[in-house]
Amino acid sequence: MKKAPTIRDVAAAAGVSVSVVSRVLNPESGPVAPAKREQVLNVIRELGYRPRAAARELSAGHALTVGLVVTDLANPFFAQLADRVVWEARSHGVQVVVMTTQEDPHLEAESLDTLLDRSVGGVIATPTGGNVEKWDRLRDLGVNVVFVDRAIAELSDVDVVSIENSDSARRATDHLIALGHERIALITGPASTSTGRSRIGGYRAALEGASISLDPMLVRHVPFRGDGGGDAVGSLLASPDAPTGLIVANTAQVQSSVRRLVQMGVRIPDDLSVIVFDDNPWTELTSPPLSAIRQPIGMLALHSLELVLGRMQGRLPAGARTIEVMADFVPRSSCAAPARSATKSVTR
Amino acid sequence: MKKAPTIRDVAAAAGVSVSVVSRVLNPESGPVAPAKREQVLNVIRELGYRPRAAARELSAGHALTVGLVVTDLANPFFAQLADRVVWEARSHGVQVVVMTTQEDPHLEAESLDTLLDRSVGGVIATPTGGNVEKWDRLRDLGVNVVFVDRAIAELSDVDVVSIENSDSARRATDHLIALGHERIALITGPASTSTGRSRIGGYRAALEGASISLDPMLVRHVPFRGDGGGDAVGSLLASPDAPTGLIVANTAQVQSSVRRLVQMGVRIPDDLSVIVFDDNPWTELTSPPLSAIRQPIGMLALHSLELVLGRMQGRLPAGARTIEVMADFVPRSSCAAPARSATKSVTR
DNA sequence: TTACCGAGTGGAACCGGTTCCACTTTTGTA
DNA sequence: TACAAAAGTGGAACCGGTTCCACTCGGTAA
Repeated sequence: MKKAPTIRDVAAAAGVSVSVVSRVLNPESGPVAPAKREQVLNVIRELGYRPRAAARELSAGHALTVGLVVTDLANPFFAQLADRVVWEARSHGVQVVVMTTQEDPHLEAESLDTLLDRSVGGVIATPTGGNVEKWDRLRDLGVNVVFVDRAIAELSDVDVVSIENSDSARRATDHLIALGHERIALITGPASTSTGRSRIGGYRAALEGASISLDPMLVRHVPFRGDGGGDAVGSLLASPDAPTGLIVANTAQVQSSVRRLVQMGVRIPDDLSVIVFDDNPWTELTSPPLSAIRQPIGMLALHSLELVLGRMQGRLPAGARTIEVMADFVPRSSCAAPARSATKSVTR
Repeated sequence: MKKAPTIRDVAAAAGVSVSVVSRVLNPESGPVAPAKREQVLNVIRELGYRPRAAARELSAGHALTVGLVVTDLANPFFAQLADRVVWEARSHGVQVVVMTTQEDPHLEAESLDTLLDRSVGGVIATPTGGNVEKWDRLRDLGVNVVFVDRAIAELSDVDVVSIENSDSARRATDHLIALGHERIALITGPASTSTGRSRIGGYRAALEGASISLDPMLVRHVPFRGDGGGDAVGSLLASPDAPTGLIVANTAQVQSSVRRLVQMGVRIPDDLSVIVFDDNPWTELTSPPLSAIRQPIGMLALHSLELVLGRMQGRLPAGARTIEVMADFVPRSSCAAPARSATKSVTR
């Protein structure tokens, strides 16, 4: 086990000073005679020299690294987001340190501390909603923060990248209304989250547009973790006045909800029309394939990274930026006109 | 934007030297009088001091970081692996830098260089199969390498963690044989990969055990990337002598293969019994639910990290270790006895 | 009483880069 | 030809930790 060459090794071998080598490495930092540059580059090649990141970071005060803080990578949405962020970051020569929170503010706080230790230049995060002061402190110490997917109301001066939540929920709801549904259930995230609020807003707007009154019983706020989606499905369908349409707008709960529907033997779309938020590879492999709101994950990743890197390089004007990208509605065969059920006729 | 306190700030505030503060931070490195220790700890708390990782790394020569190099995070297998590795690493105070290769040796080489720059203490990787010299160089520079899921034949002295590939394939094949299948197709990875070879070995062993001769036309080696799985399915079923059973043992190609089956309207298990490698959350949501070999991803992650950290801390004896964990076979309703088809009767 | 040992402490070098600054050599222009 | 400006170079400080070493104390054994 030998040890890697350092800048001084290169300087010695090339017969120049370390300053010259450093300038060859960072061309903007000063002039180097073409001949010497060539000479140094040759030695670098021969020795297989590569600058140590730690040394550079120590000197620069911050690292060419961004932290990615998400709930967990088992959720395909975050997995794909991470995939794109990592991929996109690479092309900018930036590394990504991934941390997961499991939606637990304490774990989130720990993650932020760790990222701070690492002097990351920026953080892309799906915040749990807590740790307001911690986020502030982070920003105060010069770490550029971008929230993706969700926002925090108390932190209005943070960049945010998300889909048009309200609009997406509205389109999904409209689709079911157009098919003739009037009792449309919504499973969404906690009301404390921005996505939960926005999506319910779009749902409400669609109902109002069709003069359908909103039945609070049909709206379920379900935490991101756990099996709340399945339970909500169970309780919604157990009602004597069960819905004929269902929108699962809590990405993390789609699996749990669909699993319960399958277990209960619910016939889709005969018994229930279903639309889920977030189009996964498997949503079209279920039977029937599920109609879905497809989040343009690549776009979310791209914009988030663009923002973080832009801030890190100081080439963005001050002031928080909010980017909302359009999500596609992908109609599949899980939606149909409601059956004229016994329940339905009772209400007539 | 203020700047974070340094060890000298702490020393000054506590009225001691930096050496003392450092010894408080790293208790094993020397004695500190209890009174002063308390005093220093108080100041640390007050100032919110946290040691900069870069400085520590520079001095130590290596980082408390491991690299995780996988194909991509869009594949649920790797996503879950990453999830567990990140989670497990956190509890050891280790950060994970994730890099993806897209199965491209060039990208892999780039990733390894980058990880080298970062002075990572270890790397957990699913190697593409190339870059043999590069892996050697990495190890030569003191980076601890553990291969997960796959091995590289030329690098026999590297730790490897995987499932019992041969045994798993054998059990899947046995299951179909027991149901009465004789024409069993196998879609697996390239023959150049260890998983491809081992799994075909198990398949062959099962057939031999049942005195069924192996028809080379039924074995398809498909690259990890692209839509080869779907194409293989198409060509297998187009044959006049089509199989009645199918094992998709190339994790990356399961989605593509299943999608094609659905598109072709193949009735499972009536027309074809199917077993897939790798149990995803969605394999039981398709209809019918798919029988699967369930890789104990948590175990893979745990052992990989255990090995890497063990090596980093020098508490493991020399000599490469190979850990093979048992995979579960999860029978679901995608397998049944073969129908007595026209094709079948011809062969009798 | 002296010599010795270990605990406790601070100074300073070091890790490997970057950058400022002083200095020498060109080059361009009057 | 003279002289200022620009190009090119190397020395040394610095980033923020760790660690080696010399040194000062007590306490204990000879």
